[in-house]
Amino acid sequence: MTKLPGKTVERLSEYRRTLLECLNEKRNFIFSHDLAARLHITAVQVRRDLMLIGYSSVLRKGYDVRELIDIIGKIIDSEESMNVAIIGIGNLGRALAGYFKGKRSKLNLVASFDNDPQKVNKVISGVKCYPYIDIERMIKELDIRIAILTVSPDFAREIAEETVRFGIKGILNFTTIPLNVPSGVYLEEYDMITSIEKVAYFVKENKI
Amino acid sequence: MTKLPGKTVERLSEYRRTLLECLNEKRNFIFSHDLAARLHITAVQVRRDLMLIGYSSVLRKGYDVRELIDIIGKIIDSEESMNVAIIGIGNLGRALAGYFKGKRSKLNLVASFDNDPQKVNKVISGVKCYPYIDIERMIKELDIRIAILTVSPDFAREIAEETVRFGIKGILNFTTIPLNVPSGVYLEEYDMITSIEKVAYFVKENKI
DNA sequence: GCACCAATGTTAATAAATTAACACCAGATA
DNA sequence: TATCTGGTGTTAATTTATTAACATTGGTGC
Repeated sequence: MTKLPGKTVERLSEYRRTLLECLNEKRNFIFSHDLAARLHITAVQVRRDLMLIGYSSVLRKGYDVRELIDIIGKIIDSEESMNVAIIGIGNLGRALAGYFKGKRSKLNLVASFDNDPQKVNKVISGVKCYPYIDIERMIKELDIRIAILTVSPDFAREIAEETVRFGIKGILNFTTIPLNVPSGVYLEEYDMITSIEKVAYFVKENKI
Repeated sequence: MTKLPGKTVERLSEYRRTLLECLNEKRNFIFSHDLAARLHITAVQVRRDLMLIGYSSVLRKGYDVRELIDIIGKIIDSEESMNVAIIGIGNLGRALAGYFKGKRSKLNLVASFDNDPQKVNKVISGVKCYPYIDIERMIKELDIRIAILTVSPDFAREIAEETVRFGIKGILNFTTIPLNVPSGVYLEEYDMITSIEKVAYFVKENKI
């Protein structure tokens, strides 16, 4: 399978979660336009994405929810599970840790890192917190592949660079500092302030 | 000024913050390629965005940092400041509240809402927390325009609908529940789980 | 002064993402 | 059975976003 566009991958993740909700509601089949409506996109978009992953339903009575969940998993999940660490376990870090709790998923949160003596060596939000000095050792010992970066901006660049040196293959950067990573490492950045300012801009413009 | 593309607005927000850093470093002028490099985009992108907002520097010695900060403010900020509330003041809510602290900005965080008795009527992360029952009253009393939604998924839809009914003009939705808003209300959604799964996907693909 | 350089603003080209159009088919209906 | 309906998969068209190309211009060094 050739690499999918990022946007499609994002939507696949959303499809899957919507489909899981369907299962909860005992819906076993769903039409493309239903799925689309729940996510506020178009049915064509859904069908096109499914085309890209080579899925097609045999029936004309909508997609088999269970089957589709399975297929999406085969596409976006890795074979064996992948280990994740949260670096900087402040409010944002804990919020993110919460998302992992009780999720049967191919993504395991296996460690957090922080230098706050209140936190070090304690279990926080279900995961043990190590000091930064242990980053190298723990990345290797626990085979951590993905780092979620929620440290204060002052350390962001330095720590990101370290994690990469010690073998991290993907970074999800929530700090306000744009990072630089070597090729072979995947970087995704999200900046909350930008989102807020964007909302403010469009609110202003709508009003005018 | 005709409405700018969302992507450009996002970048303008990032430009401004980068420029503010420049001021800290006592840099008073900056070339398009320097600004671009800091954000890991191309110089053309920067120049094109500035073209869209109708800015052009007189000098050939880079942009005047202060002036550009000003211009961007004129474009993306509203004339008078705009009031914001955080709905659901858990870990994520508190993280977001932190971003407002000590920021001189046209965006004022003026309230938070939550039903947890531990939180109600207390000041949390610098802002007073009201119970959900007060949403209507406080939106009107404090002229709140933007809601940042960080409640548990179970209430998301219901509360969002309420805020809109009571006059909110923009929602930044961090819950996993996709929302529906009437036209005239601007909605921006961000889903952290999707981001994590996206990173995992590309890490997996890079390895293969 | 003038040839050159480096950076800009803008138009044109390319690439990416979304949407429209449509042929096809299983099942329902008469 | 023949016809219609509603949903699908796919190609083509459109829109949006990014990148390339280039003419222009203030400053610099001779």
